[in-house]
Amino acid sequence: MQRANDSISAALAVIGDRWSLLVLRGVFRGLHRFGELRDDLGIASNLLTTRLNRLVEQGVLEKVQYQDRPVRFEYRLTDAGRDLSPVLVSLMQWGDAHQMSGNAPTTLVHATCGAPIENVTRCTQCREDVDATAIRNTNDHQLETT
Amino acid sequence: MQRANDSISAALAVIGDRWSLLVLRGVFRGLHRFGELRDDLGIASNLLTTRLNRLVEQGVLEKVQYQDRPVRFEYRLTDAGRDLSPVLVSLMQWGDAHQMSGNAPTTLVHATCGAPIENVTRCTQCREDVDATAIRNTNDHQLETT
DNA sequence: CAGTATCCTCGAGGATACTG
DNA sequence: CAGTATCCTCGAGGATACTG
Repeated sequence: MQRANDSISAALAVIGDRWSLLVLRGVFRGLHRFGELRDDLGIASNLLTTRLNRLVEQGVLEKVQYQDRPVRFEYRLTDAGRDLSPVLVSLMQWGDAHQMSGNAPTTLVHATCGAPIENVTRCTQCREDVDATAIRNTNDHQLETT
Repeated sequence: MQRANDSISAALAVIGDRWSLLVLRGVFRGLHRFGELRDDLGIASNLLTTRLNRLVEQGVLEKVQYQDRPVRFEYRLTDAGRDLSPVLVSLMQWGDAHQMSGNAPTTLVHATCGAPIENVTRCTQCREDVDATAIRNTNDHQLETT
């Protein structure tokens, strides 16, 4: 993409194509093997190969051998991959609210409580939830000009 | 896309192309006019036209007239558009952490505190932050089969 | 200034056959 | 089963000129 001096474009350069987030969604849901992902997504196998390799290169997924004759690998989230969870959750939350008119086909719940989870933006200082209108953008220029 | 019976694909069908999220990022940052967005993004004008029209159709942006001779419109976020804020914030947070090796080029702050904000996933019941590994997926089948 | 109209390119995505 | 190899299509994206 252009202007990679921005974290959003940088993130989109990694997962901003038509399949990557869907592949990751599958892995988050417990699909780790090539065939499982291919069948679930209905993606052409050659494409799945390139997507997986790319995500591995980018450090989002890693190949873990699960069998040795023949040698077979499965795909697991790295820490960086797991950190993409909020992206998927926020996307799903938005889709639920605005594309499914509130009828969520699936709900994400807290493993220990069983209660639904939500994605929010919060202030690190006052700990209050921050509305989109209360967000400001600060250039960290000082760091460079000092 | 395929399988639109999923909120993530549904969301991606609206903003999952190469430009939409970047356009929205611009609007969030205060760029509301055609020329501002075009210059900031370096996007071809015909493409910007189709992206903006599409986002308006999808109910994410709305045209607001700001001048009448000649008639000129600017683009504003609707409520649905504003609800995409967590997607942008989580994407930026991930880009900062994993693509900029922690050196955020820009920081989002809370308007009232001035302190940095963060995007988290939280349990609606116990109010604790929920780690990606503590998220479970529940099919809401009961609703349909009843 | 905020687009619209045209035309073109290129590569992501897809279908299909094949292999250790 | 987990890919690789080939070939093809089509449309998103882009460049450029034009207009009220």
